[in-house]
Amino acid sequence: MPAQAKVAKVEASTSQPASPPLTERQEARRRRILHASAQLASRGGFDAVQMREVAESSQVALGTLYRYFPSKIHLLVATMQDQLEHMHGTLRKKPPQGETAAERVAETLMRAFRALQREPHLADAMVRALTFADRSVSPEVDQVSRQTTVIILDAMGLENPTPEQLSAVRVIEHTWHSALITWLSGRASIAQVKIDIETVCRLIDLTDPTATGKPS
Amino acid sequence: MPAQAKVAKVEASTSQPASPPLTERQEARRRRILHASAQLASRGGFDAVQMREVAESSQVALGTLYRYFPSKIHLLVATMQDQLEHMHGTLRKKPPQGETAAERVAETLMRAFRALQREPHLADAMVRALTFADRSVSPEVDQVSRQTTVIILDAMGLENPTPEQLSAVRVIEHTWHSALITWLSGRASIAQVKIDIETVCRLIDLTDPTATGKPS
DNA sequence: ATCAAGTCTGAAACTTGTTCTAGATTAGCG
DNA sequence: CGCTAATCTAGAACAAGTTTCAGACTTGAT
Repeated sequence: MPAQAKVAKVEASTSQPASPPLTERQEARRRRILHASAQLASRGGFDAVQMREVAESSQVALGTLYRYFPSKIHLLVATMQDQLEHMHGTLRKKPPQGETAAERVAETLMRAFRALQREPHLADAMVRALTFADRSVSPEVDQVSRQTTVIILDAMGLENPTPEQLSAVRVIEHTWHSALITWLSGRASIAQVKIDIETVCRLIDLTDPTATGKPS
Repeated sequence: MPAQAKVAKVEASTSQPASPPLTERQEARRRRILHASAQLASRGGFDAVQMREVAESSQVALGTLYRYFPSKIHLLVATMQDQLEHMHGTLRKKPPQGETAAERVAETLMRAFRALQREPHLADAMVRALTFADRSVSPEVDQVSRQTTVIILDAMGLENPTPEQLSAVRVIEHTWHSALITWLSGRASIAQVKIDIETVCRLIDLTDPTATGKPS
């Protein structure tokens, strides 16, 4: 186990309030916890992430784990934030090829989807936590949502989205989450998820102010 | 998860396999349970639906409760089925007024949304259960999904939807569920939910084979 | 180096979903 | 009616998330 965290100071690359700055050892603990969480999740999904096991795996007392992440849901949402950052970096490297914004967004989401397919259990744990989260986790869930929005807007290649476009993006995110859930719970095939994503992405063209009603 | 009793599954008015027919007392027990579930949920949402309390409220032993509904999630999803049937009946009575299919669907969903607003805690419990459900609840969740589809197709006034239209309907359902969640967890306003629903409903016009690209 | 405040640890306790058991009731049938 | 299998009941027991607590360890400032 690589238990080495060098950790520059500073908080995550994305804007975060960051309450009290963490010491180096604390940052290391935090990383160990997130790593253990992702690892256990990869093995057996949501249920396999047991707080006692996470604590043991990351060599931290149970109470400490709860000091860092006030609930299992918080922990998994944080794990998702972590993975999303990763993915955003990866996606940035090879921008999508599509002609239209709709195609590029669909391509990006399908790429993300394929990444999730490689670790379906991990995906299960993260997505279930995300949708199960109650108000007490709103800030964290919102952060995930913002990050997703950024990824989609990136794929669209937009600087100044109109309110209409933002609504379309929200709808795309809704579809993305919900389609993921139906796939994870075995109620929809991969092909169906693909179709749904492509379908919803058509909304983008519909709200594109530069194109004047392009018939399909 | 092991163990499955050969329990009863009831036949809702809508098509269902329905294992063994229930006796009258059993049917009554089942109703008491669902009633208690909805009542507790209305009070305090998902967390307030505690299996021991449901059992007590419905005058049934805990073991019996589990024989009827193999988990809390099953119970809440069944509660949702129940409420949905109710709502479908109500909606049928006053069909939506809109000119276009998109308008009628949006109107119908907003009407449903307002009904949920009247019992936000109940909505919370049902929707959280629905999205948290794992594979073991797939049949039941699927049933809810089918029922929702029927409601939407009803509003569209369609007999023979094309595959494209079915996909649009699925996307609308995705948006509906997910928007509901963001509202329930306080991350989106009612106004925003309305906008998102109206936005996604535009997909319907986009897939309407009888209209040839009506610009808004 | 020292002290106060804040953190971390290990362990036990508490909560609520779920399972199990032994005995009472009920339903269907001859 | 009387029997047998299925169902129901009360209650204990178990599992995993969460809380709590006393004591050991770190940290930051003096």
